[in-house]
Amino acid sequence: MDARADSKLGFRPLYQQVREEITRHLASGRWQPGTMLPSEQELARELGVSQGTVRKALDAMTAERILVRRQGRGTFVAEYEESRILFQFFRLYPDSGERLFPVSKVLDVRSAAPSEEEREALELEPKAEVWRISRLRYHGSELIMREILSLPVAQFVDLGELEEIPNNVYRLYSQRWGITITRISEKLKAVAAGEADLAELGCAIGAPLLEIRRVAFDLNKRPVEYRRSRCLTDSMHYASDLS
Amino acid sequence: MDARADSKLGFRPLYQQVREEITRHLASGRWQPGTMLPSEQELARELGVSQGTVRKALDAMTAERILVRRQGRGTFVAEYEESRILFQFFRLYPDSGERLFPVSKVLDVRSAAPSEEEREALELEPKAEVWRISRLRYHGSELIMREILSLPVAQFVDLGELEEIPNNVYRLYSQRWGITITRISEKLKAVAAGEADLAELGCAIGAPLLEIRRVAFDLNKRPVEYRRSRCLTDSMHYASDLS
DNA sequence: AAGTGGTCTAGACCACCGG
DNA sequence: CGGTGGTCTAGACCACTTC
Repeated sequence: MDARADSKLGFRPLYQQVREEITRHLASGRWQPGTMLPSEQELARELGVSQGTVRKALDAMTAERILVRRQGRGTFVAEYEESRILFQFFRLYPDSGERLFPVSKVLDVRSAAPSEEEREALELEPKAEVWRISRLRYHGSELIMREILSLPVAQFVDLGELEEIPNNVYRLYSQRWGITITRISEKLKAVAAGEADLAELGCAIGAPLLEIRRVAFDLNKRPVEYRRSRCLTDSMHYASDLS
Repeated sequence: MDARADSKLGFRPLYQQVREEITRHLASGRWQPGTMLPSEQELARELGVSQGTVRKALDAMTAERILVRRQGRGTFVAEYEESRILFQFFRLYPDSGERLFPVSKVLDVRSAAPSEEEREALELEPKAEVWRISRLRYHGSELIMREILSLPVAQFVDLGELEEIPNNVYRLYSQRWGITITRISEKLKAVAAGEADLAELGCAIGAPLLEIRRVAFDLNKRPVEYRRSRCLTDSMHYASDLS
């Protein structure tokens, strides 16, 4: 690994290059979620840099929750266990405090030509298609939201042939297509319930709902999932911590 | 600075202790927002640790935006410029994209006995009092929200005697009372507009509003501001990025 | 040129985990 | 016990800013 490509222009730190090299291995599937990486010493030898440089790269990826480090055991590729999804990606909490991973009930799965909104969010080619998964979600027995997930057909091949869409879709993306979600961007609005909300959520027309539009990005920072959710927030809230 | 207080129990890394020492200097007012800290070498000498250890502490505080580092110039105590507030603490964006620091119009300032909600959020003593600041906020000429700020009288002495409450209150907290806001926790719900919303926002009764309940924390992680906002989100949205 | 933070190295030792 | 990550050190050199 070159220490310096050029002295002034386009200078990129070594640990960044190490980071990219590791990311390539992750994206190629050489290191699957749950597996242990080689030790710092070993990686340093392999890449021809010092252990401290490898450490800096690993620390950065740990901060972004792509890796998990456990003292005395090793460095692992992060998995999509329920608890991680719950704490990292799911921001809806019951007011009472106790948390559950919400259960899903799939209503419909089909492919279609994308709307303008979907095309823009997913940065799709003109003639690309999308899958649309429509589902309801429950917190225990209480219905809390309805949502529609949009996924590019090109990346999620044969999704329509699945017998069942599991509750934890990010684990599915990872296991079946090798797609790793690392970042999420959400936009929230308060909206009035319409006909469709009445039909699926059973709330009154005009009732206030929290609408969440989510775009999820993979390891290469490309958008791979677009999701529109409408939530009943009588006994739930969306938590956001800024620091 | 002791390298090791005890070998097994209550072990705390040196860089954590350095961090706490620096935080104490910030809280004491020795280093005001905007001032430059001593160089890494100098701090290392002062504290009797290596430069690398000081660096690790400074890096952590930079990640939390308490400090700002500028290569070739020095390390500075972060200030509350409009731009920082806008990007770090204010998550309401116009759908169109361009951003402005919202203008405020104060309606009322008075002290009162806290409600149960305020007492809990601010962790107040039984007989403590709070200031309540009621204001409207505009994005350009467009009214976007109404909010009530609650502040402990004990910490914000003589707030009632101010001639004017400025737009950027976090800078005021810092300059007048030496209170530094470092973290914010928000809870969001969709609610239906009531009588008060009709009167102040001019929206119809029952119209959907985004309600934000914010608690702001100081350097010592103590809650110092509680804020309830109700926002019109027809042409605005709340942005949340998770990674 | 002098001073700052940023990167990189090499090596020592500590805390933690598992067999 | 051996292996892993976590901390700490000392020193070299690079990049950026200011004078």
